[in-house]
Amino acid sequence: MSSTINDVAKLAGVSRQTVSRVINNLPLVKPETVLEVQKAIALLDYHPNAVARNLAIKTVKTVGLFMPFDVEQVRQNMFFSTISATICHYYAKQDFVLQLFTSPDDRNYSELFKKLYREKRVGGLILTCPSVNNEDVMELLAAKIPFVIIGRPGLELEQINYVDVDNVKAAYLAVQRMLELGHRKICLLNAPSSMTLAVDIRKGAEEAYREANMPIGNLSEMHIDLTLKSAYEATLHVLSKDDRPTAFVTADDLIVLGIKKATDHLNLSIPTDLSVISVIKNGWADLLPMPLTYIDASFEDLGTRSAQFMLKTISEPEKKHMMQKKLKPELILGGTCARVAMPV
Amino acid sequence: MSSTINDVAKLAGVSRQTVSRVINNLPLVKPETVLEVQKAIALLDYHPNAVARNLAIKTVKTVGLFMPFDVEQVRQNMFFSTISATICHYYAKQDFVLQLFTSPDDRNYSELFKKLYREKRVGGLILTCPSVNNEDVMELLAAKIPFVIIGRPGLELEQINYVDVDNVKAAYLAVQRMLELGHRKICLLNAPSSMTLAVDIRKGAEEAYREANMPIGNLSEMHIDLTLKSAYEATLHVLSKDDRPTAFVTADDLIVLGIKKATDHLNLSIPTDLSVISVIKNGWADLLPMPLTYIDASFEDLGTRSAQFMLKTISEPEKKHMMQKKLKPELILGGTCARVAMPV
DNA sequence: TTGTAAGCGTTATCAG
DNA sequence: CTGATAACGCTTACAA
Repeated sequence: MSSTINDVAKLAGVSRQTVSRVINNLPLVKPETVLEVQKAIALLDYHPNAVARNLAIKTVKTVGLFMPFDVEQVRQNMFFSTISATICHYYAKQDFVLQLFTSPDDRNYSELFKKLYREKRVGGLILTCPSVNNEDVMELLAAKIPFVIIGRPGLELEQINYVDVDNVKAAYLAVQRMLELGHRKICLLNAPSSMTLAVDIRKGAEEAYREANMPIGNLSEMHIDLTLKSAYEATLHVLSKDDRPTAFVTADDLIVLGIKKATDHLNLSIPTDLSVISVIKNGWADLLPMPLTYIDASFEDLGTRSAQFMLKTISEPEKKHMMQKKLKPELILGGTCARVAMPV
Repeated sequence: MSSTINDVAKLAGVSRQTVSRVINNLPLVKPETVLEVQKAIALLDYHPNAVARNLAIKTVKTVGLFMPFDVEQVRQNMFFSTISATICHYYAKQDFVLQLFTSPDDRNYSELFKKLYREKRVGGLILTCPSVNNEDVMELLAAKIPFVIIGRPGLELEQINYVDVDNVKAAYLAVQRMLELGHRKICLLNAPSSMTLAVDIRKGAEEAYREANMPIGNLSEMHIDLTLKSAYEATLHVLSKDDRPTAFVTADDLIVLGIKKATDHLNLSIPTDLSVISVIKNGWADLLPMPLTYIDASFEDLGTRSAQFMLKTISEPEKKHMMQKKLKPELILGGTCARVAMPV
């Protein structure tokens, strides 16, 4: 058996309360006593039992990260890796810890979350969209479970905490750039319509058209799965039409790979025949032969901020913590965009 | 505050021991009493406190998954996602839980592991190669910390538990196939030499040459980072030589993408001018225009088996659990291999 | 500055 | 079958 606080106390010739004070760096302990205790701790190779501590302080320094995970949805994986690794790194310095959860077979998420929280397995949750729907969120709120969403929640309530990239702005920047370059017929290869991301991208694109006083009828849109295959097929379909668009704005850089595959097949070239900007860059773009023009936002920030928020929320439950943050994205010029050949 | 076992006991009019029996499905409880207790549990929305339980049973049903993580090493990410998601899925059905750890800044892994275990934050560890070196492993063994390695450990000791793909066999299959197709000059685009994977691939390749009675001098090898860039550069370098190989055997399918990029650049085509087989398929191959010929092994199995092993080890600490498993890989024919144009 | 006593919410032991 | 009573290892009053 490993040694306990009692063993240390006995060896150091003090009470266990004094040992507790020392390991928690509380003041009011005579320096000599501290040394004595530390010596005993080192001698016994004592490590405070986190389980017992959690029971005593009635706090669980564990954050659950929930991500809907489907091996086929490769884009998610990139996001998944980045977010989880970032949170891990952040918590490594604190004594918090990350627990991973992916979609169970049944979809009753809020029940699962409530169970985890009630059983004191997690002190709070970081949820990624679209792992939760509005009812789940309402249930979590009702159950007073601390949580934060990465992404924009479907509901606009001030009690709902989240961090997201300002995707409206991102799409606005992308489309604005295309319009500046003389493109008029722009096609949005957008995320599945169930995602708030898709709604935001549409909104930003429309804003850009409106601001430029362009007829919004020229803006076309397709909702596709975030997979190479559906991007490829969608591109072939769109480009086979008579009045094909001269520019694509995509929800993800994996889609750009699909577009590239399609243009290669059709003997078209980027950016000469077709301009492309991606609203999100997940890492796929490195596989392109040319640098991608895209809208940059820090996913690391998403992870760090959510991790920090949960840490504060759990550590200081008496305070009301709030966060409704939209990170500002930025246009990064690459080589997949060009002035339109013949402006309409 | 949420309700405790005492509240349930009081409401059901029994002792808390009886409640404990009911929630743990122990026999020797009168059916009527069970019903009474269950009613109380439902009424109070009672959830047993896992922290208190762990303290009482002195067992931590938490497994730490440690992966060295570097955003640049993209290959790892694919592996990372697959393994962690698989383990999560497996544990979701049990009441075990996965805690994620990625490389901290300092490299003193065994210290970290010992701390986590002593502090009862984890009941055991799943380690992925090459997150640990031989000294770390010896320290874990000495400290009697339950752990299992995904990958082949550098040391051959029967106390060290692991699951791995039989990469010797995998490389053997790949090279054997190339030899059958008439290739003689084969180049191994191998993993970094620090990885046991690299050693195994080399070994399997040599076995295939030996068995075919081919001069091993025709087998060349390069150790490269598992990144697109280094694969691209290595390929350009290898193909610029006078007696260029007619076939590549790679440690990963991301490397194949690098080869493809290089052959595109050199106006060579796969498989006409160059045959390629990958010893590992992580998911990148979907981005190729043709199906990849590769050696298949189930990463899901790696995750499930290690998860299961740790579960048993933690749940039944009295027994000695052992696992030294090498999964058998299999050749999957795709379109990146052809009979050599002019056999030497 | 230090020690004592009383929890935290379970499970284990042993008697009934 | 059921119920006291004592752990489990730590923290938090409160007392000295």
